[in-house]
Parts: sequence; structure tokens; C-alpha cells
Amino acid sequence: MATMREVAAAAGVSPKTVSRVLNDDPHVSPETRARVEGSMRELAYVPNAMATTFRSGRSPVIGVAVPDLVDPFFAAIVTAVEEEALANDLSTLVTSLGHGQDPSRERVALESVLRRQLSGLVVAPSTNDHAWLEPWAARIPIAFVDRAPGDLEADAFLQDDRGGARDATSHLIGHGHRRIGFLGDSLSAPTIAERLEGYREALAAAGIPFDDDLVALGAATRPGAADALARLREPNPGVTAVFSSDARCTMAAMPTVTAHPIALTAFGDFPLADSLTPAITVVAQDPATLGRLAAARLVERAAHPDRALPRRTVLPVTLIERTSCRV
Amino acid sequence: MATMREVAAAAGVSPKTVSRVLNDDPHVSPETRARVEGSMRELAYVPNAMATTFRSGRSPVIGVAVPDLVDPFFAAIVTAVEEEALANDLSTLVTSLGHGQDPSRERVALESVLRRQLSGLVVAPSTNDHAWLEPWAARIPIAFVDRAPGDLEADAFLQDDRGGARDATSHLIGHGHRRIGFLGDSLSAPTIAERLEGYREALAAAGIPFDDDLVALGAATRPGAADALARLREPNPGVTAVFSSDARCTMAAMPTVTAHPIALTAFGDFPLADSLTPAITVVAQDPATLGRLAAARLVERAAHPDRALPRRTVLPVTLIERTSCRV
DNA sequence: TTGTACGCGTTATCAA
DNA sequence: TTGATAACGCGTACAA
Repeated sequence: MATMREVAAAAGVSPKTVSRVLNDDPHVSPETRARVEGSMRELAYVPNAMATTFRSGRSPVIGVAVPDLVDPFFAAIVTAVEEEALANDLSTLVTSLGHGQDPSRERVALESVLRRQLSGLVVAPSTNDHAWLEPWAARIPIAFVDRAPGDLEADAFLQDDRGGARDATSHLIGHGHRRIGFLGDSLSAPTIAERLEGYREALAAAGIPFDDDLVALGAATRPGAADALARLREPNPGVTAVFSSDARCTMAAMPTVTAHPIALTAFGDFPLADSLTPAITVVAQDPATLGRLAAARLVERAAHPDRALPRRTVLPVTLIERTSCRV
Repeated sequence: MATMREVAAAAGVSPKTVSRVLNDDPHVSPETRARVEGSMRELAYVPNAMATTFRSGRSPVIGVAVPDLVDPFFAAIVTAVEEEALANDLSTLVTSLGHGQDPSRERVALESVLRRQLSGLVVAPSTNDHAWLEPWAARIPIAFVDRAPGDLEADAFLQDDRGGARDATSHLIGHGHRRIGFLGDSLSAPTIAERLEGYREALAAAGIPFDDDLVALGAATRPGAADALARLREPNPGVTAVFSSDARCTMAAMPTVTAHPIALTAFGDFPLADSLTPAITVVAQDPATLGRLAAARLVERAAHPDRALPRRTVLPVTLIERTSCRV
């Protein structure tokens, strides 16, 4: 726990000189440098990063907030941010926001992180109200991923939710299905709402009327998904195929789908999707790129505060055909 | 970006009074408090957490370092640490260490985190050499999870690797198998080495001689796992069942196992293990408890630096029988 | 109840 | 090339 002062005293120089040695300032004579370095070693001196941080007024840390770290999609985003951060000598402060069951949690969590004078923040939000972020956004760069901010101008890195959903639904239509269910958690998430739009567009393009009864929500848990699928299969709806709008729902639906096969395409790839029986046909997102671009943008904004940059970047998605679409 | 000073000036009081208001010090007259709070609102004052942190000498942050965030096992550990941290008003600084391909990375990553005067550190290490942590451990509480530290006295929260491997192997023996392969990544990981021991013990208990040729390593990737399984299946080894020592290997082996079924038990549960065909019989660990206990221990050590506490906590594991063991 | 003085560890400024 | 001084924003100790 030696401080710079102590090293300075031991080496018979001023603290500033020690600082210079530490920061590779060329204006230090080789002898002085050697003496200081000797004292540093002797005292096992380690710079106090907090003090530097405090002095500089900006913490070399990027905050990352996601709904759920255990979801591989968000874990991949966090990992990508971390890598990009590392490449810029930044650390990563991670916060989970939950899936929006408690909407106030997001704000509380983000504010506590923002107080820390971060160099930037990447958020995959679980709510839609971000007007309160306005004053923060004026001071530190904030980038949204996966979902756009509500009521706030900020960088956003998204994927083509609507187009992907359209592709996945059309694919089922191409296999001859006309009664196609929509499986999802909640439409309050803008991504899911967009995917529902894509689903409707695909139906419309094929001249299939949209039927509200085929939209089954609350499917993010296993019982929820089982219920939803059971409702869709009843004679009345008479669904023969399902588009799952989100990987959590798809995974939650797997036991049911395995037990009672039904044609299925899904938004969002996930580990082992290709090893299941049937292997799931998915629209794959690219969480790593999302995270990397967002982190890179933060760094860029910090370096060039008034450079004009596009606010919204939409990544394409890719249909990966496996077997679940032709069950 | 108003500071306490500015708020004080605006309210016509000293900075200290503002500080008191902020910290709910009872020794402030209601009128003064009201005036100060008014100024705080006007100036949109937000306390600078960095300054507080610096002043106190200890950052209210728990570091968490794991090999790989995308692995659900480690993601669950991180999530649990985060929850426990939240309950104690601490934030979570996350670092990935990699799977030990580059052994120096672990030290570099940990040292950069440790410099930040953390309140504590949870590590799931990817290397075996931790003697260098000694001086750090003297100053801040460090808890290991999943794997014990090498050459260092520190709290460790582990699971019964050997017993679990023994159970999983015995289970295959109970199904009549005598030529049982061991699938793994690398024996340099102490957990995997322990699981190999458990495997050997199970064989020994059944009077089956151990055969080095049945230990197939390098199976953490899909091609690696495919190779390993192919080697085991050759007429000479003539293996009829496999114990996979680690969830990464199990997941990597899935395509091969699905294509060419073989009796299988595995160490480590993972998402959808029960929805695969066959559903994988596993020995389940408890990452959430591991993370929670470790974080709680850090808090406890910080509060009571010299309370005597057990250094090593070993959690039991649970065999979950599904169908892969009777393929 | 309120205020003054000082220090946390580091670095920028300016002078020597 | 080196050093003295001040400052970052807040909280502690002590005084009034």
C-alpha cells in the first residue's frame, strides 16, 4: 500500500518525478528513473487507480447493462463490449436489468452506474421510457443495443427485427402453412412488436388474413409456452405452424415442441439449436457485432465529441434453415 | 456537473452542510435542509461517486472474473454475485479470463482489476498459479469459485468434482458398460483432473482396469469432440459408453452423439440438456449458490477481517437421470 | 446546528 | 531535468 509520496521520499525525489517515471515522461534523467524504479520495486508500489481516476474526472470504465446475463444473446453482447473495451484500456462494469417485470429497476440500476463518471454506457434496455436519461446523455456517451431508446436521441445498434420476422414467417408459408401462430412474451418490448409487424406483413403478402387469436403471448417460461402452444393447437385456431418471436420463448417451448411436433421457425439462434430434434430453423442475429459496434462508438464519441455520426445502425439477420420448418 | 461547493454557495451554506443533507445527518435544521435541497434540484446536482469512493479509500465494487461469460455456468455465477452485491449496495466489475490458452492473460486481467481498490474479488480461475496474488489477498478479500487457488490461502467454494464423476461413471457401469471413455478438454484444469480421479475410482470399485487409451482429451470444440469420440469408438478401444467431464465438451459432442448414439453421462447441466434427443443424464452443479456464497463471504470478510471462517466449502452435486445413459 | 481546516493520491501548471 | 503548489470532490475531526 505504498503511495507515490513514499516512493518519492525513498528515492529522494518529489512525487511529481515519480509520476513522471510512471507515465514514461521523457523528461527524466536515466539515473533518476533508475533510482525511482528501484524504490518502486522495494516498496512494492502499485499505483492507486482510484486516485488517478478521480483526478482525471473520468473513470476508464464502460458500463454494460442487459436484461439477463444468462441469456447467451446478451452474454455475447457483454463479451463483445468487454473485448472492445479491453482493446481501449477500459474495464467493464456489468449490471443486469431484469426482463422488465419491475420497470423501476432499470432506472435505479442505470443511475447508480452512471454516477460513477463512466467513459460510456451500453444498454440493452428492458423498458421503453428513457427521457430521464437526457441529462446523462449530454455528459457521457450512451449507446443502445438490440432495442432503440424511447424518447431519447442516442446511438442505437439494432437488427432487422421486422425483416427477419417476415422471412421466418414467409418460410413457413412457403412450406404450405396458412394457419401460423405467433409465439412471444410481451408486445411491450419494441423488438417483439416489430417482429409481430413482420409476421403480419408476411401474412398479408401471401393474402392470409391476420387473426388475433393466433398471437399467443406469455411464452417466456416453460409452462407459459406450453399453454400458449396448447391454445394455438386447439381445433378452433387449428394452427399447423408457429413462428417464435424470441429465443427465450423458443427454448421454453422446446419440451412441448419435442413432445408434440409442429412446424416451427424462430427469431434468434441459440446454442444447440442445431442439435435438437428437430433442429430449429432460425433467423440469426449477431450479438457480438452489436456489442462491438456499440462499444467502438462510445470510444469514438469520447474522442470526437462533435463528429457527426449516424444515430441508428441496423444489422441484417440471416435465415438459417434447419429441419423444424418441415416437421 | 454541479459540485457540492456550488450547491453550498447557491444555498448560502458551507459544503459540509450540503454533505450532511446528503447523508441524512440529523443535525441539520429543517429550513436549512429545505434550502439546500432546493439548490440541489435547481442545479441538478448529482453526487460524484468517484470522489466519495476515493475519499473512503475503498471502491464499493466487487470484481468478478470468469473464463467465459457465454458459458451459462459462469454466467450464472456472475449473476448470483451481482445479486448478492446489489443486496449490499455494491456494483460488479466483470472480467473474462479466457479458458487458459494464454496463461498470462489471467494475471494481467486480475491485476488491472485489483488496482481499483475493490471491496472484494470473486475468481473462477483458468490457471493454477496464484502465488503472485498473495500481497493482494492480504489487502482485499478474494474468493475462488469452481476451482481452488494454486499456492495461495484463500476462500474457495467448490463442488464435489470427484464424487460427481464417480457417480456418473458408476451409473454407466450400472447399465452394464465396462469399456467407458472419458471425454475432456485438458487435465491441467484441476477440476477435470479431479473428475478423472472420480472416474478411476468408479472403475476401480467395479473391478474394471483403467485404460489410458480411453481418456480422450481436446474435446471442448465440435471437431475436437468428434475426433475424440471417433477415437474411442474404434474397434480397438471398443468403447460402449462415455463420461463427459465438462459441459462444454458435452455440448461440443452433441452433434456427434446425436448422429451416432452412444451411452453418455456428463458432468455439468446446461440449458436444454433435457430437451435433446437423447436427453442428457448429468451431474448438476449449483453455480448460483457458488456465486452467492462467494460474494457473501467477501462481504463478511470485509466486515469482520479477523473472524475465523472455513477456507474451503464443497457443495454436493446431484445426478439427474435422463435418457442418454440408456441409449 | 453550522463551519473551518485538512487530507485522500495523483497530476497540471508554472517556476527554478 | 526537477520541484513546489494547487486542485480534483468529498468527508472527518474538531471548533464555534
